[in-house]
Amino acid sequence: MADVVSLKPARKSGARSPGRPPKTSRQEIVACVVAILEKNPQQSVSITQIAREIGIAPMAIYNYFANRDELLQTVTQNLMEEFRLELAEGADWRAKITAWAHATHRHFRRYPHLIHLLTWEGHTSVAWLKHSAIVTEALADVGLAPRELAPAVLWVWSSIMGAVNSELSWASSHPTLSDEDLARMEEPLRGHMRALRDFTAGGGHFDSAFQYNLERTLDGLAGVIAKAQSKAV
Amino acid sequence: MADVVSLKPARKSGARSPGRPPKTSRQEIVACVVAILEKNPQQSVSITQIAREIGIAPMAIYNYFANRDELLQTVTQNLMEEFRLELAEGADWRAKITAWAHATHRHFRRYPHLIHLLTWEGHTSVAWLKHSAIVTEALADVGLAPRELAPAVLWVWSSIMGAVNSELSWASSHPTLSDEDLARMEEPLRGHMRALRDFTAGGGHFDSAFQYNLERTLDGLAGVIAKAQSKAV
DNA sequence: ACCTGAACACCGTTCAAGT
DNA sequence: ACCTGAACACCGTTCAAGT
Repeated sequence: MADVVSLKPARKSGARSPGRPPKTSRQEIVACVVAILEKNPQQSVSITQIAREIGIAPMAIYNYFANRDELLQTVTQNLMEEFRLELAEGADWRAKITAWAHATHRHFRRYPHLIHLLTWEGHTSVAWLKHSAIVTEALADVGLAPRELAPAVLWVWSSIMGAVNSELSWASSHPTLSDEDLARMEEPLRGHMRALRDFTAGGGHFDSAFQYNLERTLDGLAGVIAKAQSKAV
Repeated sequence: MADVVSLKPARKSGARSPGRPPKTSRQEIVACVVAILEKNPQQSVSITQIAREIGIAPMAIYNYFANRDELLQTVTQNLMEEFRLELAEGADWRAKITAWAHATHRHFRRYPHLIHLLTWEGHTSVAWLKHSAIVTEALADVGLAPRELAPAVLWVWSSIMGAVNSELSWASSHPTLSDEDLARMEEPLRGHMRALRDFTAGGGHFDSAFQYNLERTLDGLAGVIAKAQSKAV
């Protein structure tokens, strides 16, 4: 479990702890939310649910967080702290972006709810930017000028996040295309869609699809880099 | 307004309309949801809210839809019916995919909530597959074998949807990176992130970023196609 | 200093009663 | 055939009272 970030200022030392003793803490609450998210990744978390789990009144949580939004923000940051990136010394841009992509993939697979928090509830965290800065670094080092750098970085981000996103949403609602659906389609379309369905039904499909997406992303980058370097010379 | 799909079977003609006269209809309810989505795209729609708008009791809606999920499913299909794709005669694969990508972009920009419904609530509609089949068609015509076709199609979908998705989530929560956030970063990172922020703050940024993403996607496809064709010869 | 219960304004949904 | 109100089990949040 990672440390809990952005704690309330600690109690002034020397003070004689007046008043009622606490039954919980920011740490416990955040840990409880993480546990709930790991147990059922598809649902969202309610204050009531957390309180029930800890064994306190829902209102007690408001002593530690201003509201549900601040709590989720803290959880988001906390989960991002667990993001780990192993990088060999002297890795080139391909190795850096590959390592980042796989780490991202692993991380969001582990906490599917996190992409929801990041993408939909506006909690784009500074922690995420920090961990994803490796992409910027890799492309800056290889010679992309500032004006070329920004769109390239944004493209890599949206491309890899798009791959993660489509995997997760596909995984959470997979039996999407029924035989009846197929039967209602006309022929050139039906054959293609059946092939698509069979392909995605295969075991290990997600890994190979992610790998494919990553390779196309790297291909695209190689083109951009080659063009930039030939211009610079 | 598009026709409303999947209506209840019409009342048997000749029957003398016994019982209480209806105050609303599937069409009106769906139209009301669409109107609410167009007014405030970021929030989700409640049964209570719809009923208030139409001027009926919330429970009346349950005469027309089994539950909230079925209502949203119908709305999703309905919005997809409005998807329009203009395609010149004899367009090549680039033109087809470009037209599809721009139509997709336009459509989700108009109904930002739709991507949420499609991606997150598991309502991947047959209508979406039908409209997106143009990608499959374009790549099949250009000579990709079935085994190469499926991953390529999925890649194009996730790549373009990723671009749309990141635009929408960025747009809905833009002042993400404050000066204080920047101040807390260390130097190589801070410079890059400031450049990124300034880039995304520029007017017309979204359009040029989308265009950039589309071009990289086409570049990647060109590589795949060239490889497949050289293998076939 | 922290916890609690009552209260408010919301949800989706079931059921029985009305027209 | 369709609508309604009461009721249930949920939400997040404010406020005043307790320890």
